[in-house]
Amino acid sequence: MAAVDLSTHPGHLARRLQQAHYLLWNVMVSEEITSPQFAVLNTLVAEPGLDQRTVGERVGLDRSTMSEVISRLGRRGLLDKVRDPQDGRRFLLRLTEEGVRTHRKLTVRTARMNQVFLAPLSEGEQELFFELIRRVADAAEELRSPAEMVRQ
Amino acid sequence: MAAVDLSTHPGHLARRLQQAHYLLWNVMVSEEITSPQFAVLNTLVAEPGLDQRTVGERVGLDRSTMSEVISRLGRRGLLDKVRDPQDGRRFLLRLTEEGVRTHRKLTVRTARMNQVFLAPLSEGEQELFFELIRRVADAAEELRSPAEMVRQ
DNA sequence: CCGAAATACTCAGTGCCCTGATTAATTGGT
DNA sequence: ACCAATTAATCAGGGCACTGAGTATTTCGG
Repeated sequence: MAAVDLSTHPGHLARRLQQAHYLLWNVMVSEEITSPQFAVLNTLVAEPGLDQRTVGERVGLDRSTMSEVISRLGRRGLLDKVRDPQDGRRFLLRLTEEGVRTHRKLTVRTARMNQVFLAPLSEGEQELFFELIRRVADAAEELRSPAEMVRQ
Repeated sequence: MAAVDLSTHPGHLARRLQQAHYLLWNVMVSEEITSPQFAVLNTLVAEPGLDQRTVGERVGLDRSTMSEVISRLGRRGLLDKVRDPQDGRRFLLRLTEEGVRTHRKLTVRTARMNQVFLAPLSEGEQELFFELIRRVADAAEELRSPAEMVRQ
């Protein structure tokens, strides 16, 4: 008695959604490159030479996880990591040709996968789906970093 | 060039949503008990004496993860694990008094947390949020276990 | 100019999550 | 009554995610 209905718990739903996505990704996109790894490649295609911290900020990976992900992508020859001559604390990241090729190949497959994944929703519902999740996630991230008040 | 917009990728959104949830959970609910652990406790409050595999099915945890989660909850004295006298392969799970108390305490806090988490959405939008995620996740799980045809 | 504070990254430790292999117990066909 | 297939759980191994501590480098106040 007194058990709750988990299907109205956003955390539980988020976890199930991610699991479902993980499985489909493995089947339809890649068993080598994971979705977070793809996010990193994608960021570096748009902005080559970014440092590790900034990439992590863009894709939503913390410093530690970023460090691991980068080292895996580097080991596979998909990106190069060079110490910033301007600031010796930073490492600058840049995709290799192989990295760019891999990104291109996966872009096509992820598009196909997203279609299958979202097929149960109409187009209008898909827009809504994105918007609602984005609003909840953004607001929660806001709670975390208390506004970072504009100085001045 | 040719980079895609991750904010229309459901996998990326799902990951961000879960991360946001994880952080808020730690602040507002518990640093000891995680959300998947709570899901297990919740299932066993409703159905004491369930075996490990079935609990995993109910909450969406695979056999391996289940094994780990159960061992952690057992170590903390929140549940007991007894070999099924009817079928020696199974372990039957049952909350201890401490486990029931913990579940009760967390139920209150998760309710509060869910309110804060979902605050950016109106009530109608919250319903929609649940429904859309549920439909996508259910459909993807369907893809995985090909229908398990009713054996007539 | 020098030492304290801030910043970028790494490492150790914990937990979730999956697959494939292994072990123990049960079931089912002959 | 037996042996093969199935089933429940564990283990090994890889990856994501967080915190707190440690290292190296830069910045900034006096």
